[in-house]
Amino acid sequence: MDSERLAQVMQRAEALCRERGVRLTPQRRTVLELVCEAERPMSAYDILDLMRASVSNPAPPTVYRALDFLLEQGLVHKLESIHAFVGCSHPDHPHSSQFLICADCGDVNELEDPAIARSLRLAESASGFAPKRRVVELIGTCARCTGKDHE
Amino acid sequence: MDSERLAQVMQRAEALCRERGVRLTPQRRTVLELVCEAERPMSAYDILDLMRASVSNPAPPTVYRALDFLLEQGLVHKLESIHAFVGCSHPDHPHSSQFLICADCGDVNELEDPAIARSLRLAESASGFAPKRRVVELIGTCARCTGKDHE
DNA sequence: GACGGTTTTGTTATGTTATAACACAAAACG
DNA sequence: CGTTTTGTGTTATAACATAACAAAACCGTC
Ligand SMILES: [Zn+2]
Ligand SMILES: [Zn+2]
Ligand SMILES: [Zn+2]
Ligand SMILES: [Zn+2]
Repeated sequence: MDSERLAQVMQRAEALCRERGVRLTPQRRTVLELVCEAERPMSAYDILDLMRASVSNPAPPTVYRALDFLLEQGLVHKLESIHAFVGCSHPDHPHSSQFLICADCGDVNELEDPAIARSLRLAESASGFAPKRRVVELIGTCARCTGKDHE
Repeated sequence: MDSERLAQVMQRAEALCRERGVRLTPQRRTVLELVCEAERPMSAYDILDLMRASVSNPAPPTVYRALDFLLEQGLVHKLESIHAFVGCSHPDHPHSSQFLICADCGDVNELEDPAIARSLRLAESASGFAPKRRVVELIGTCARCTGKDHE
């Protein structure tokens, strides 16, 4: 994410938190920035390492607490299959999205596919299941990396 | 899973492995039995604990190696969102299924929903994404537990 | 049935991810 | 202000997973 886009995201996050009456503290802000600046999904300990630049001797709970907050607010997502975190591409509205995770280059694409959402909702209601959270992660090779194979 | 059903599953697993020319060794067999006997998803360390009954002083690699084999053969599935393993409900054919995981009672239901599969495939091909593995886990409250709420 | 390659297992150690618990500080609110 | 709530610092530990290498078991061939 370039610095311009990052600024937008941070501004949007500030606004959202203000609206919701929750506090985007400096630490939470830092973690959100680090996650969004990163080109790739970041593990909690990756983030922890980066925090050493701005925080003295941070410990795991520091970063996990910030991540918990950001997850609750829908500002970041956790990729369960790779134990890593990414900034949300469109935090404005609540959503459960889908992730295309390239096992080759590590790139992640967040989708909000209505057809997938619909089919999931149908299956849930057919089972009488009340979802709280949806994890949809497709792991494979992205278009760019598939192209590279042919070179 | 009752003992009759377990026997069926084990027999089916034996047959599948024979067909494929891979070895369902005693350890792998034990792990598969333990996973299938369990009412709930089992963590690797849960399995490890149970193995102490039949194996002397088993170590983590023992159980992880067996699980890796069983995952490759499609005899068990890993639930990424809860770091646990379940026996496959229908190992006969290769498939990527969906899981309804009750956060309340821990029960897991494995679906093979064609509409979900279709919508995922569509999204993948629209993105030029070549999937290797699909993780679809819906976490919430099952029908039974929802019913209990009303009592 | 001895040989040699391959696969599986045993064992020790370590790496990685995540949380518990409790003391302290800062902010919110009357 | 004083009180309550919320956030942070710190230490320790729990939970999940793999690396590395030696020993054993298996499998095809001679
Ligand atoms: Zn999002
Ligand atoms: Zn790629
Ligand atoms: Zn299955
Ligand atoms: Zn339930």
